Amino acid sequence: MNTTKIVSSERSKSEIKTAAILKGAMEEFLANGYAATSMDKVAKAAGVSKATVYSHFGDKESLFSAVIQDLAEDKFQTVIGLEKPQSLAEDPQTILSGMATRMLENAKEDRAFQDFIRIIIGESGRFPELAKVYVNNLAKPAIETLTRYLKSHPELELADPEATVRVMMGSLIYYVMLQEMLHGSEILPLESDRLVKTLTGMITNKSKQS
Amino acid sequence: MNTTKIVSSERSKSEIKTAAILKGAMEEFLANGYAATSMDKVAKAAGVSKATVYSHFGDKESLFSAVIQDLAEDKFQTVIGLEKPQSLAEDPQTILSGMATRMLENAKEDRAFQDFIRIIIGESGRFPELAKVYVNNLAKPAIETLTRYLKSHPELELADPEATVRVMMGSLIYYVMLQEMLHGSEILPLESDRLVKTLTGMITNKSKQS
DNA sequence: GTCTATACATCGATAGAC
DNA sequence: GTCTATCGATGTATAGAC
Repeated sequence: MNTTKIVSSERSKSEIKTAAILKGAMEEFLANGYAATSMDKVAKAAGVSKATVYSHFGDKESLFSAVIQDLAEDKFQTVIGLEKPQSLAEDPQTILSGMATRMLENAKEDRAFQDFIRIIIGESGRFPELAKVYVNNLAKPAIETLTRYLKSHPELELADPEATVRVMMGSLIYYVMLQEMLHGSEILPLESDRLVKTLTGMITNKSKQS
Repeated sequence: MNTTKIVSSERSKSEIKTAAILKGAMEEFLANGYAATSMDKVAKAAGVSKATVYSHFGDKESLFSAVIQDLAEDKFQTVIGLEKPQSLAEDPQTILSGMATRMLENAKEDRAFQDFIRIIIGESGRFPELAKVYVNNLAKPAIETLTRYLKSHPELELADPEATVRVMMGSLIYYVMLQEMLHGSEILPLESDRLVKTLTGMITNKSKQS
């Protein structure tokens, strides 16, 4: 009897292997970068043979590209979720401060996110099209969402909301890069609260109050 | 007669080769990253044999470390020079605006600087000590110099000059990363003048004027 | 000191059995 | 579809002649 097709919630053995290869490749590429990751390591991490990796993804560059695409989709969900104002009743200063704090805490604890950024920048010279995947699928939506929020609050009287968003995103991302990714927290310690307070103060023009 | 020692301004053949190896290795590491650069490529770029490279620097990691140290010293000169106020007579708004503009233009045209930042971030996972070379020799002096300048102008009434400097540096560096290194200028164009004007306005609290 | 030649491991990718 | 076995190229590093 069981010659009928499997139900859609099940996965064929091939689909399971594809997912395992993607997962193993993701671990290895994030840990070692592109050039230092061998297809043998990927095969071992995925629990399949090297020939199976090649039959599913063709060559190393295609596999790397698939991994980056996958990661960009995952991280898009995270970043956009972080930008949703938690309460509609509060003033912009509180909303922005909460958003910035959530972004910093998330980026600090999410090592895979740091590794993702590291590899996007590190390989952006040899894989410019993958850098654009990051720009299109992560940076652009994040910037546009935040810009829309700032524009919806004309009481902030911002002369250039687009540029203001760049200041905010740049401050937050470089802070994470310097303190966490480049191990600067021991050399140049700075409480994240001070950055958030200063930044939101500069945007809402309350920086000169204590 | 000519058995006396060479004058100090001359270089022995060995010193010349050392410099050539460093130069060739710099080109290759900046262009390809650590793992994708082979010692054969370095030897060819330097115009020496592979054995000579090994006799001068021991192994690949030591050579890479020497290259990064060298680059950090070079770039230190550049960055500190950019932070010197051009005129002492002008107001902070003009001074800061000029500094930011000079930094952006220099970073935009200096491809070796972009490659240096790319490799520092890209390899910061596997070479944390080289990331600290960047933090100690470039980021820290730049931040401290700028902080000293802001503190010397109490009329700016900044509640937290250290944090303000992080906002400024983060805005500028992430702008260069996104627009130039990650090829975002086609996808998310933004005139650098708008960033500089918005940023300096936020610092001097003049952001709401046209 | 610097070279050519080479040892030995590992790389990306594939052929062929099942 | 997935495996084992293997190809040729290339990797780091070194030995030995000059």
